[in-house]
Amino acid sequence: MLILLDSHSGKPVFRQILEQVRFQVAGGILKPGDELPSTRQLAADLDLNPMTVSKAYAQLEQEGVVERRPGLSLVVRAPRGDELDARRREELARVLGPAASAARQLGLDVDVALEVFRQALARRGGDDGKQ
Amino acid sequence: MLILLDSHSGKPVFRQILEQVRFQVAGGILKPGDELPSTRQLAADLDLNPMTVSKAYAQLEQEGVVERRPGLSLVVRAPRGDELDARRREELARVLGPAASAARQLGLDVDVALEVFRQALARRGGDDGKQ
DNA sequence: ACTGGTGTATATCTGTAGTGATACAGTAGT
DNA sequence: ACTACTGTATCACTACAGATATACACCAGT
Repeated sequence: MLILLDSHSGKPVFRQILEQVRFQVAGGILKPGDELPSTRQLAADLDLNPMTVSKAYAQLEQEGVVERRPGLSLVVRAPRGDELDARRREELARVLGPAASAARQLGLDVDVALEVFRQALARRGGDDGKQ
Repeated sequence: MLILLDSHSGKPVFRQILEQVRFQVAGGILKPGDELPSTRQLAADLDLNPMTVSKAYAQLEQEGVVERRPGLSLVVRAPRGDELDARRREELARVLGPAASAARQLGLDVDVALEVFRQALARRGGDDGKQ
């Protein structure tokens, strides 16, 4: 599993892990049944304290993205059917929420906002979603 | 001018002021030419330190929502035609860029993405983008 | 010049989110 | 039982954002 930490992104590390795993699962990069590295393993790789990883993992489990097997490491949970698509929407909505409230505060019309988003979707660019 | 502070909303006070003024201007409750109360005045009303208000006002001025007259208090700025609207779109596009690439990476259809955004716009709530 | 307004630069205090060190508990394999 | 893993509860540390206290500079009216 590949996790890239951007140390000067301002985002807390555990959240970066959280989001990247969530995103990779939603996007199909991590498939149901795939194992996640142990907390200590990932912590060592990223040069972090295991607790930091543990907190991210704990929340992932709580969200149902990942499942705990008895004595073993975490595995990506198999979503049933439409659940995967729902999760993708959810993931997108998460990123879109701030934009929506920004649009409201700017007093922009719904149609205008949608049009701006349509253009953004059409525009192909290297921005990978991390501010 | 009416500002309501929600002390247990978790949002910092200066941001609440900022957003409410921005919103009232965008929504036409505050019209171009309207005066804002002085920093000390508003601070007294809300039982705050003037500096807190000052910081909100400073950012409002920087955003061009409000204008400083020589020796007097702040007044709501008259938007110059489409220039302001263009700036708003630009601002929104900036926030929307990452979301667009996220949608692409998640493999979501353009129509689905737009629908998700429409829902986000409809959903009323104080999410201001700080997770 | 004096008084009562205005705004804010600077430095300081404080609450808290994020991180880490430590120690404890469980499981698998030998 | 022992070893080598696993995860995490608890507490302590740190850094930073937000709020404040203080002090200064400006302007208008008398």
